[in-house]
Amino acid sequence: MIFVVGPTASGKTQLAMNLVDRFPLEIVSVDSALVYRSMNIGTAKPDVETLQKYPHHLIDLIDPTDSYSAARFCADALNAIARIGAHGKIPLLVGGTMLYVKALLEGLSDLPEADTVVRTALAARALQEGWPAMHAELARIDPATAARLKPADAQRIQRALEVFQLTGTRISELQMRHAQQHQFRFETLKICLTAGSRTVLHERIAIRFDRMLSAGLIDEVVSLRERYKLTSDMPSMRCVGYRQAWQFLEGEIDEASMREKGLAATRQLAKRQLTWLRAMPDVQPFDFLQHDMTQRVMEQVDNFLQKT
RNA sequence: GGCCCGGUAGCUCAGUCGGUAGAGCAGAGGACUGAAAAUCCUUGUGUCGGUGGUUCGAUUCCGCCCCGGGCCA
Repeated sequence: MIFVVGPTASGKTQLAMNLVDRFPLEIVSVDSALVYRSMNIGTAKPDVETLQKYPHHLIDLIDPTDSYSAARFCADALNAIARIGAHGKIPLLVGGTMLYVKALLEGLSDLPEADTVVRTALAARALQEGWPAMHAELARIDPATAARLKPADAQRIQRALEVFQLTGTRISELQMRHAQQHQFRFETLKICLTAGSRTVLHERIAIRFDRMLSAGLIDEVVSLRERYKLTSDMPSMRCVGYRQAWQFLEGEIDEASMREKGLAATRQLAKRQLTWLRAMPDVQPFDFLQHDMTQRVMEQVDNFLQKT
């Protein structure tokens, strides 16, 4: 199995299509935003014709009112991998959601899935008492987890309390139990597209974002709001670009500020992705600026396929 | 040409009744287990436009000059 990872706007999709042209591969998307139906422009989803020619697994899985998760991704991805293998092809996992890559490679602990009722109750209490108070409560239940979380890290404090309520066991204990159990049994080649210079990547991000705006990102959000019962705190509407378009439509920011904030958010995203990539073991880095990059990747892939 | 208002961090601007300065945004570094395009943490020395004067001391007051904007000729 082959991975193509890299920050946003590094050209992963293009490279993946080049590889599919030449090798018996099938694409599996590793992207937390492409799973949403009807969110096409802001997620830089390939168009219909492209998807017909280069079928992608794990795209358009849920409505923007729903939420996905790393665990669901693992299950879906393993499923897709099995199906691809069944008809004699090799999976090509392409994307920038590094938590999903990590979860697939290293596995997740055996934790309960998100529970809306529990989460709503915890959020309501937090609104009253504040997250530092919730953090203090976590410190009484699970000192180890509380120690590694900041009192303002709402999302993680909520999750830790949720897991304890659902199972009666500390999340730190559950995580420890299953830490070493997972073993990913596939031979993998990990190709990482990197930007030699951050400035160049930032320029590409700006070009791509402006292209999204002129392609009608705002209109897309308008029609999403008409078609679905969306709120600004849903994961889909917190996606880069969609969040800023939402704020613009609410009149909270003007058009110039929307562009600026959208660009900044995309750059921050790329930066976080690069942090993950630096920490990932056994990756083959390729600078997307090098002219013979595609050729060199092809050689690597060819080599890898010969061996396995 | 005359008058007025500006020139302070990459950007937008505070501020110093004279003791060499700080916010927001941007940028950088980091954490990360069912929301991850999420959530959170850390990080601000810059000829305070230039130059002369007053002063123990000027980014701050005064003169002149440069640059931008406006009004009047």
